[in-house]
Amino acid sequence: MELRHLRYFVAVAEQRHFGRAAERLHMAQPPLSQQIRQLEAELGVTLLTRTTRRVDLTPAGVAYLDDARQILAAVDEAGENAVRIAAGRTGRLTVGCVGSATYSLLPALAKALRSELPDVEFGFRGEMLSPDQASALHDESLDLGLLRRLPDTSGLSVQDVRRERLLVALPQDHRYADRKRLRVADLAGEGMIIHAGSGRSVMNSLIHELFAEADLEVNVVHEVAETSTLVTFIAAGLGIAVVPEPTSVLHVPGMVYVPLAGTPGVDLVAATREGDANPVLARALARLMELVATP
Amino acid sequence: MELRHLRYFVAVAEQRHFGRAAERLHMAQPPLSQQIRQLEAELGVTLLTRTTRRVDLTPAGVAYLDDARQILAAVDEAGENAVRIAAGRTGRLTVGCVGSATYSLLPALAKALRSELPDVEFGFRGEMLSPDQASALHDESLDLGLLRRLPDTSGLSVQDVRRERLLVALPQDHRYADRKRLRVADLAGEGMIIHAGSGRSVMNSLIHELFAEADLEVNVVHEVAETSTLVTFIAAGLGIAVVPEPTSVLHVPGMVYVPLAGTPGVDLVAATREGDANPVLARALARLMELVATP
DNA sequence: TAAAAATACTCCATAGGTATTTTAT
DNA sequence: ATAAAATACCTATGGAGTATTTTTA
Repeated sequence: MELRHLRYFVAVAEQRHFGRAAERLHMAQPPLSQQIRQLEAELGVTLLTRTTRRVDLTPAGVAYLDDARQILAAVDEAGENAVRIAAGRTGRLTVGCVGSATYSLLPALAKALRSELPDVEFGFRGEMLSPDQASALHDESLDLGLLRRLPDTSGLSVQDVRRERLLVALPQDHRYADRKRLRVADLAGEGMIIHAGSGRSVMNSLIHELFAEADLEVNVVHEVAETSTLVTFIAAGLGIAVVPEPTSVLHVPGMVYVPLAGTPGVDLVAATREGDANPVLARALARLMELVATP
Repeated sequence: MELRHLRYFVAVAEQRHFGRAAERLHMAQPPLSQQIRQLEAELGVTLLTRTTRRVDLTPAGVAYLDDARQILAAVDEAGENAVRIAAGRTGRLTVGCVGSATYSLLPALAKALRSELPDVEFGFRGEMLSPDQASALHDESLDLGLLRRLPDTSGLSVQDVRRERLLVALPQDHRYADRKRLRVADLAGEGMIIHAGSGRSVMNSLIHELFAEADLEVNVVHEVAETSTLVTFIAAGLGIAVVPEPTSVLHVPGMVYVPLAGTPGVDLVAATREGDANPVLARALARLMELVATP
């Protein structure tokens, strides 16, 4: 049984005439008759009653015509669907993002992707810690991660997105609030607010390193889960924090940002599963790089 | 594009190995590779990424595998469905019936058919006048009619089912109630209850003929639409009626049936559309003839 | 280097064509 | 008598086989 049989049967059933059906199929009548007989033999069912004056469908033929049409349509649709997926116009993509980019880069990317690829099902998960994104990439609950450089990136393909400078977030009435810039040494003894899940946050590790280099201890006064909480805590005067520059899009009354000089900043990178052939991924990455190139 | 391409693709996608897939398909590996390439070329899409160590599905391939499986299953199912229909195990059949057989033969037939052919959708319509059944057969709202002989049966195929004797239905307190039999002449002047839609009822015409032969007039006192109404009217003493014998299964207190002698009775016939190939029809007719043969 | 897919070619099965016969109206 | 499907037979496309090369892990 081949699709040929279904195509031929549909033609004969629609034309109710072997000769005209053969014409429509650009073939001669005898091979058409043969193929129809072959189909009936294989099914073990008479689909058409033919006399020299009439060709009619049996009840089984009526049902089979309906099914054959649906099958042929399904074959076409399957092909078109595959093309759409290959072109990255249909599909699924879940993007993860660290806290600092959750409020600026992630929404911009979401907007760009949704307008460019309306038929793709996107998922966006902000405020994810970098190692959590790495494992989410491995277990395929994430396809693209916007995260910090990690020591172990086996199985992942990583590329630079941008370097983010560091800022110190301060209450407006803090003694450093009017400074043009600060150095790590200035932060000695300050009550720091850091991210919860300390061991897994790359920013936390970086802050500890910077303090260690300056022979300082980090005086942690609060741990918070989200960046939005962090800034409200600072505005309330509960402490200060070192944050990547994009966090500064979060404006809260009673809080100021002052650049932290003497540090190289921190890299934001894009990570994907090595060898992930999802064509939507390529488009999303291209769009991401465009976004960071034109600020 | 042929089903072969789908079958081969499914095999390779499931085995993730051209060699093993070829083995499973009882063919050599090179032609299998060729057919897969042909499929990809026709679709314009890469479905599989192959290295010498790994065969993997692209995202388009994943979707196409799913569709291909469904299409192949649909092809099988379409064939099986056609076989079921051809065997008369699946399908649709609507049976019509005149009033007198509505309460005995029709339910017996319904019971027999439903148990024999559980997957057939049956429709049963009782209390139908014979000419209405004939037109219902023509417009295909009926497939099998249990009716009286009609003058015009063009386009219909008719066969005898049984001959039904005639009875006179009387109130219990009627002066004829204890008679063993009656003759048409005895009914002179009696108030008769007949079927409504007088022109279209074959029983009505027969009663008029019988009275005319005996040089009598029919004294109509009531017209009713249904046999069940007829018997309640008679039990209430509103008149008498001539009915076919099967009507006597309707027992109502206060009413008796007395045979009407000197008449040949009336034929019940089965009518179908000429050339109706519905296999369920053949089964239903066979079952019907069995039923009337073993009373 | 070894396993597996791709290539190159050969062959034959069968889809499709041509000529003719059969059949039903 | 005629239109149309079936039959008989032939042709040739292309699906499948064998031998070999290429590729990559």
